[in-house]
Amino acid sequence: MNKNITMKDIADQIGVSTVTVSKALNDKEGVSDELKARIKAIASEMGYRVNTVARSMREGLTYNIGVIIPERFTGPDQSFYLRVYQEISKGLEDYGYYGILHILSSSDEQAQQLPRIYYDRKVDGFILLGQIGKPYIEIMHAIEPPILFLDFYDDHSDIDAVVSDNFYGAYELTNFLIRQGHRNIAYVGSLHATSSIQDRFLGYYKSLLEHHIALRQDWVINDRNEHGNYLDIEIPDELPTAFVCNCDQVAYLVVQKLQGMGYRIPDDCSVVGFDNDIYATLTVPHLTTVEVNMKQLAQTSIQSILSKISTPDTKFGRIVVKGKIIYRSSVAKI
Amino acid sequence: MNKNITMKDIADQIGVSTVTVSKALNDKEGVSDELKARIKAIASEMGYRVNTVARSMREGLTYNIGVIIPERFTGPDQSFYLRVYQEISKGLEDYGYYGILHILSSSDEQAQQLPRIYYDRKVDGFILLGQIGKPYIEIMHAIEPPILFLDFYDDHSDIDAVVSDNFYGAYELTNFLIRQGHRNIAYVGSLHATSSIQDRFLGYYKSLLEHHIALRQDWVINDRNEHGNYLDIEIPDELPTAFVCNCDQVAYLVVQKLQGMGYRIPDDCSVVGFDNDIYATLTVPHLTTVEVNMKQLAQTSIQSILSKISTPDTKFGRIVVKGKIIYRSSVAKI
DNA sequence: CTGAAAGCGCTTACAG
DNA sequence: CTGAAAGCGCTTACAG
Repeated sequence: MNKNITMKDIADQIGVSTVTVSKALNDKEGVSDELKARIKAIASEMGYRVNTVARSMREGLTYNIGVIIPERFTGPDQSFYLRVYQEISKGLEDYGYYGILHILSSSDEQAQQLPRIYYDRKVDGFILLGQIGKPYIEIMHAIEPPILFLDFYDDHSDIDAVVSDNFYGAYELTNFLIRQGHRNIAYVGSLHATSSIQDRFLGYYKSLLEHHIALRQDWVINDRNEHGNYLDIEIPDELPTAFVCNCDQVAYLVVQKLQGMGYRIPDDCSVVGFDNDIYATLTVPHLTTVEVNMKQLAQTSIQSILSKISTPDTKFGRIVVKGKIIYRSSVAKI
Repeated sequence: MNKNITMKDIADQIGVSTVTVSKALNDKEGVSDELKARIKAIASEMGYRVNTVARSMREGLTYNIGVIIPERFTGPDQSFYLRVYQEISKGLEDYGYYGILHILSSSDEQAQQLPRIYYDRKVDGFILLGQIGKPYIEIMHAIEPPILFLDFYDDHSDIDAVVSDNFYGAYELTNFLIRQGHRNIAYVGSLHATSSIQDRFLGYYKSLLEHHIALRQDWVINDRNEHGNYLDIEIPDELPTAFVCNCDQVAYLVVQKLQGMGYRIPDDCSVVGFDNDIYATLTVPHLTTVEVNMKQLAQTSIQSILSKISTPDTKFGRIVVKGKIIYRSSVAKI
């Protein structure tokens, strides 16, 4: 079926020039409506498909966006970022763009090796999905194509970022616990691991402050080491009545741990998560959590990176996408 | 940093022609070693990056592969295909290729609407990941770029396919159950839903036949409707001693259901799954299952589609990738 | 070993 | 309203 029909073939067929065909097919001015219609009809009849490569060369744009995800966020039990990528990829199509995924291996990250899509000039811009090492940020910052951080940020550089509202999400979730009568509330998450964990912690802390509840360092519990690998979570000797976990997966682990120790959730202890991912409903009882608006995260990123491509000096700073609390049965009123 | 350095810039810098630069950078014959080294040094110094778009236009290749996944396989609790895509995408880079993901919406599938990457000539070939409707297969079959089915096949068309060894996997798993003393073994999976479910069923059936165990129709249990949506699984009145489930997620549901009815797994009833995905270890007890060799599935697909691109009439037929049984604690000896 | 010429398929700026 | 010319950056086939 229709091997390699070009504008020239259509032009020859009707006896016009390729210029006219190009104008007609792209709805540009300067072709009579009648001729335009005829060209379009013939094009479709001949099974014409644009050669976007030729267009790309002419315009100096690839119509591709590179989406970079550090390998450590793509383990068998973490599909959130892959899903975000999926949304981005789907959303980009509406703009005639495509998303090319690059999983950044830990060794490349260490060695500050830029992805092949960069050296191949395969993309017009990059979305970095997930916290990445500082040195790597620096080299990405130095390259020419525009870049955007997604789901994290770094204050020492002036790169635009799209993040979900970790701070207010955790703040409101903690407020909710307090309204349910809790005052002994722990936070689970290693504060130096990612900016998300840090911001969620600060939201939790703000809620405590507003309610004049003292922060207890022994109730701020590490969940992962500096490589991002999960630790065995240590339940404090003096049990709080509620745990604010920095993500659903960790909430799932906390619930398992507590149940293993004989506690009933939420009767003996309440647990909340963050993300509303698969772990929220795998946990029994299902978790009260914060739903990140993934579609909007994707849409906002797409619009930001595309406008940075079309208008190189565009700056957005940090764009925050709101989440919402999903109420389920992991919290008891006391 | 280095905006748009071209071969011409390098050529001008040294005072040679672009032809020589091209030959040097691509390690082609016809440049003295000395000059080649000098050109490479200058290129790297100037921060030269190839313009693959120009190369693509010249060669008529995009160096992209389209990976199409039907939307219904990408729900929040199904990440298997996304992971396969990730493997493919990673593996393609070693060949200078990239994978462009296209999620085929159910409406496009219905309307037999080909993906935009097709009309945009964005890819040199397609990998169809996951069972797709017959009419859609027909239209994909009719297009010019080579296509490959991954993880399913269709015998009425002559399209190459890479599949995991569903038949022998289920066969060996059932043999194992029988060796553990089971003779009352049910199969869970809707036989007309996908070729995988069908083949796994036939492997199970072959094992029964070999052991002279009669197939009981009431022990072949539906798990999904014709749209692929999960049904509430009906546990038969007369309980078998073991369930062979067509995938881990369904095994997880079966275990939940049985436990909800008061049965202990594996003491009262054994359950096995297939895939060794996240559900295998989320299920308590962890599932004995068949691990699909995802990396090899990806590698084989990559090699197949690339050789179909370079040698258009290459045919492979159906390539089967072996799996292996993972023994865990969901099976009891009786 | 080195380079001038042609061409991949498109689009833009300009001329008629 | 229509088209001839130029050019995007590369590579191949050919000539020297």
